[in-house]
Amino acid sequence: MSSFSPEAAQWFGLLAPEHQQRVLQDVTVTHYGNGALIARKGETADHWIGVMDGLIRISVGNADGKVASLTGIPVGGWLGEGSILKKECRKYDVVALRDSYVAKLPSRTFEWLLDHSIPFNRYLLDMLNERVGQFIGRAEHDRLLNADARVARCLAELFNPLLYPGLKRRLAITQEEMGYLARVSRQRANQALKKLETEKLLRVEYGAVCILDLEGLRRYGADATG
Amino acid sequence: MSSFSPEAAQWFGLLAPEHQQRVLQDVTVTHYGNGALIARKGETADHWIGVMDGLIRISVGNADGKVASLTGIPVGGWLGEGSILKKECRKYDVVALRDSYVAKLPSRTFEWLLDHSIPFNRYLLDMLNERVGQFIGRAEHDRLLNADARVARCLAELFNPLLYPGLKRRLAITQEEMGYLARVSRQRANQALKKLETEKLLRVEYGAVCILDLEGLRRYGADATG
DNA sequence: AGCTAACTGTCGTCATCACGACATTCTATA
DNA sequence: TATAGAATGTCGTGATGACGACAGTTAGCT
Repeated sequence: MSSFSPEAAQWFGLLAPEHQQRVLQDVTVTHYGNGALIARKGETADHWIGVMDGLIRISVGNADGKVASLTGIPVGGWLGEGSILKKECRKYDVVALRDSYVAKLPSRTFEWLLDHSIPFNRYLLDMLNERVGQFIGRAEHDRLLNADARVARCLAELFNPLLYPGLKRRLAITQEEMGYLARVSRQRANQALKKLETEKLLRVEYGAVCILDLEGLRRYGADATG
Repeated sequence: MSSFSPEAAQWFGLLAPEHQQRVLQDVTVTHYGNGALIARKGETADHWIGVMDGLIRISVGNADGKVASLTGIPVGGWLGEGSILKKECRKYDVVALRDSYVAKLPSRTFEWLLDHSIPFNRYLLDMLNERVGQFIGRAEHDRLLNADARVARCLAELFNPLLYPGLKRRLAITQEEMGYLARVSRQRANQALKKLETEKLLRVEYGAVCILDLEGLRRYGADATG
């Protein structure tokens, strides 16, 4: 996946041939090592960013050195349109959680597509709508669910088929990162993962989790599952 | 405000005259008393909903009877497009937090506007983008900030000038509702409001808060404000 | 003015989880 | 296969806030 792959860019298939051609001309793919900064808070937003391979996170730190991961983005996910649409600086850091290949589409091309391609507009509208749903859902989890359930839902989110089509069942992610994503400490994330494992919803591996029952994770905590 | 008022529907001014006319024909305004259910989770989404006067909330309960407010929507706010776009049932309850006048635009008209008005498309794209930003911000607060700061930011959110233009400085809302919105107990919300009052960011009134320093609330907790 | 329902202020108790510490296990690489 | 670095498992302690309870306050209604 060291070059642009249309499978990891669902929208590409919707474009007219001449629009596709311009994208192919303008897009670049860069490799980032584990922990590398892909975009930094405060920079000007000059690219739309897509994950060709690997896993990245959107995060932010506060003055105390505390870090919050806002969401993880696996293969097939695209991000950063918010800052481009608003013509403002990046509001969050984008970090590679492991070796990743990242596509970058210049914002000029992005805006050109907006102005010329109706399917692209519609795709973006649906994507944003899906994302609103995702983050509303997250606010819901954060308020109603305990730590175990938050970890479960958080994992389920990463497998959103609309935002990230065709993701594999096995996800390489450390328990510490899971903690950042689910708003729990690493130690608590560890407990939660083990509990979910005993319930046969997933399998814990070294540096990874293997999803066994996605629907079960998605529903976790909806009834009185303790 | 017992009839449709364009001031509480920013998008209306962007439409072409013939599009405006259809909206005026199809829109209806209904009064809801304090605590009344405007839309229920699970119903089919047949209207786009706008707040002409009052304050409503989007919320959801879980099996334990716990309630989470996901966001409050003041005058000028429009909501419910998510379910219409996805053609799915409502995922949340919509409740009046006090006497409110609510406009309803049939989803057929909404879709007709989507298909015929480019300015309407662009408005919706920007609105969704703004909402994504709002909820990402909320996830950020939920993770990084303590209870005092969450209450502060939550109030600031309600005064988002893009989503809810022209809102007054005084907001009628109980401390219990503030608690639901900011993910704290009523008691803790009470503490937080009093703390913010001593810092001259707002004034606490009976059944209401009066914003004195919006920018201060927005920044609250960014530095080591304890 | 008096009454009622709603809202606010405050206390004590209890549950949850964060966080530091440290041993253990695993993987990659020389 | 020896070793270093990373990730995981599991303590104990302490901070935070939820929650019930109840008294005090306020607005609206008659």
